[in-house]
Amino acid sequence: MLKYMLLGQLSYLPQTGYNLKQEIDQSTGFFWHAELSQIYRTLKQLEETGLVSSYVQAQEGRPDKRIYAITEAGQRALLDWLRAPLVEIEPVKDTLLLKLFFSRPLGKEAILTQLRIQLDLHRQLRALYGQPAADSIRAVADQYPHLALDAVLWEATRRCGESYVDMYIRWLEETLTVISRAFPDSDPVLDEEE
Amino acid sequence: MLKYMLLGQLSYLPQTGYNLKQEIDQSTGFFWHAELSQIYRTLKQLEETGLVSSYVQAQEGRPDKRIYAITEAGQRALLDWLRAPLVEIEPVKDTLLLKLFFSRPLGKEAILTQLRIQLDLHRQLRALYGQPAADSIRAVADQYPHLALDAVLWEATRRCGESYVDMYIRWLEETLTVISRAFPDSDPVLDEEE
DNA sequence: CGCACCATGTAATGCGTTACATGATTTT
DNA sequence: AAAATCATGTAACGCATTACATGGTGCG
Repeated sequence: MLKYMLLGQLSYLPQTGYNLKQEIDQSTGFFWHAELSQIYRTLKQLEETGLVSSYVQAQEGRPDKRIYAITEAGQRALLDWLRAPLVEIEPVKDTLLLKLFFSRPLGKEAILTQLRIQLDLHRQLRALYGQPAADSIRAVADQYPHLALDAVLWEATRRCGESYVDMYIRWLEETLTVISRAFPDSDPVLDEEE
Repeated sequence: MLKYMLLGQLSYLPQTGYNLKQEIDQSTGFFWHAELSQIYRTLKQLEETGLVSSYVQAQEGRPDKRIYAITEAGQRALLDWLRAPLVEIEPVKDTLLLKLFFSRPLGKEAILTQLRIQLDLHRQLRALYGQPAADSIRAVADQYPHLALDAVLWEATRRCGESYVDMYIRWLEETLTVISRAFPDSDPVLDEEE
């Protein structure tokens, strides 16, 4: 998948691996992320299979950089992937839910603490998904009119991220209440050791 | 992670790998899933590290089965994991959003079709997350009163899944509208090949 | 007759993370 | 003086998927 993310980003502009990482963190990072080391490896593979090409640009006072560009084969591969519709639902993996599911032995307080930590984190995240992100999409669209339609799609994905965090925050708040009502104050099974 | 999922399930009841797969698909499958082959391998590892133990039970007219049970060391490992609070947010990976982000070259109709397919799928999924799932949690809680508190947590995770699908459906509907308004009817860049 | 279910697993491969390694420049 | 940024990568490892292999029972 990362493969197509990189092809997609390169279809806008040739870039270095380092640079792609930053792009990704700021835009598509909401729904797809990757470590630098993996990005470099994937770029290498893409080059081996002829979907991207690269050249080294010397710089002064800074390390040389290798700039990748999408090839025609790469553009075809990207389009082919885009054209094949997704006919299943992504299975989700959520560690918090996994923990919560089995957390009864922890007892009330530990569970509530865990949920409060997550509530905090999600409220912080919420800030990133909101106005600033919307503004920066708008800014790009205003500056490059030929990207206006792309921007509609970017904005749609941003709103999905925003709705997701909003939903998660509401769920956390609600669950905090439910659990503090349902659980007794004493820890039920805790501390069998030492 | 699967490791803890299995320990968690086994902390309720000793079971076979085959059986665990079914349990997982029906309960925790909403937020964590695994293939059978991986379950078998993980169980083996868990046994090698002494967190579970197993014995083979012969059956008539059916293949023998290997029943796994959690050990004391396994219970400790599970509790240790539960006790360590999650202090980060799970990064999400969503292929649909990834595709959508780069889909402008597909043109209006192909994009709308893709979204409609997903809308269908999510509406089907929605049915699973609703009443039937809630009822079956309630049924277990009623039958085994000592699991009443566990059931509160199970229900919380179920509601999260439900809210998630609801949110996704609303977002898809909204996005369908936005795109059909913003995009022109003709396909902009499509079909450069053949 | 064929398919689904029960039940177990191996092998090959792919995807992704973490840790390691390097080294100059700019900011605090 | 220390930390962050720019810039690239390798190596080891772990987690997960897919395909393959086996074989009996029960149902339509």
